[in-house]
Amino acid sequence: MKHITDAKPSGSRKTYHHGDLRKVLLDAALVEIAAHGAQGLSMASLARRAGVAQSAPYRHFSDREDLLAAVATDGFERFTEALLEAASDGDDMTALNRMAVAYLVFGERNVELYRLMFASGLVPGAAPDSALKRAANASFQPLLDRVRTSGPAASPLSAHVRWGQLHGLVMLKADGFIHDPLEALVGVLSL
Amino acid sequence: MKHITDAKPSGSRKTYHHGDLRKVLLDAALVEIAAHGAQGLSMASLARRAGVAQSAPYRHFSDREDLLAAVATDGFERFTEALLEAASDGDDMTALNRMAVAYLVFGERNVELYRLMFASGLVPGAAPDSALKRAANASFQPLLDRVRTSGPAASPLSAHVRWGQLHGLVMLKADGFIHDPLEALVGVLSL
DNA sequence: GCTTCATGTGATGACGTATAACATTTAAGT
DNA sequence: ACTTAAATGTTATACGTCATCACATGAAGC
Repeated sequence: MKHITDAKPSGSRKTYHHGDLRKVLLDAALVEIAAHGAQGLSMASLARRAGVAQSAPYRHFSDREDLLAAVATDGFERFTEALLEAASDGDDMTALNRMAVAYLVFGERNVELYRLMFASGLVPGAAPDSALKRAANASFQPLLDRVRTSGPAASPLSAHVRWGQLHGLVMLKADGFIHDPLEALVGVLSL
Repeated sequence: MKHITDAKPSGSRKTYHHGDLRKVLLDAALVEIAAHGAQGLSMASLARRAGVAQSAPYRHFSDREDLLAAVATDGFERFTEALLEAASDGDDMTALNRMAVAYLVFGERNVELYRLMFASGLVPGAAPDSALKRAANASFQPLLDRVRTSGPAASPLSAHVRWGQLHGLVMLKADGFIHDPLEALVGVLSL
């Protein structure tokens, strides 16, 4: 058994090298996560979907968690954008209310991604100076700050309580305990 | 290869039959979940811990999810008890406030179990008349009812908002986004 | 051209889920 | 009591996934 390797591109790809496998994998991961949740995502299926060998993804991500962290980081960046845009987008509501709505909408539209970001244990496990942790902090710091400076109760604790309210609604909805669209609840929020 | 089976108890057990494997498995599962979360629980490790063959647990639970559902069902029953006891346990706070505190305390003390119960997708996937679903409903119905009848805003929506607040705080704490003990936040709650 | 590095390949091992065929007790029926 | 069925163990096995290995190929710099 001479360890014969007869390497040739397994798929119908023309070039041996893929082009931009990393990006392809991340995109595929996003789709897969939206469809079946981060739990259901496997490196192997991603590789199949991209038409490469099972081991290829490990050239770009040290392990499964590393890939998920990259997806989550992207998610936090998109989330930050959505929040900041809402804050500066003037209509009749207060900036805080607009951010709250944007928060709920993002959560509702990206259920599984949101779950990965906030309820997968990825962030607390990450290194304090990792890209993930920085993106995560950048995400909710503006929200917390805005709560602190605009509310009547300016305690740092109360900011967490407001945040908890939004987070709880998104999660309850994500897990099937709330059926109504969350925007319907905005009027009842105590912000 | 004659499919010789030389069956004898693999561990140091005396009897071929185990006694009450089902209960032992559930207890072990609870410990394992508390320690490493439901994600980290494997049928195989439970079997090892109980000193039986890997396939033995499948005599008592059709699959992994079935076992987790049983654990979650137990969890909901304990949770219901805690809430109801708090509601009827008179001190100076309102019944609703006492239930809120009990809710937070249960969540804080049983982080991973709580996550399994409310954020694992087990309940929405369960059959409408399953034990799990009934236990789950029995858990939060009292809370929702109490909110509806005792608050100033009696909308059915606002009950979900209050619930969301509690749920959000427990989950944020569970996922490392809040570090303070939740009881410290009770005063700031808008119930 | 030649070397070097990044990136792709097949093979492999450790593990987990789940099922199948077989073994041993316990319980039930007569 | 004897026979048989049901419950609950056992080993063996198929398959999937994660992760790592040695090796192959192509691209980039010298």
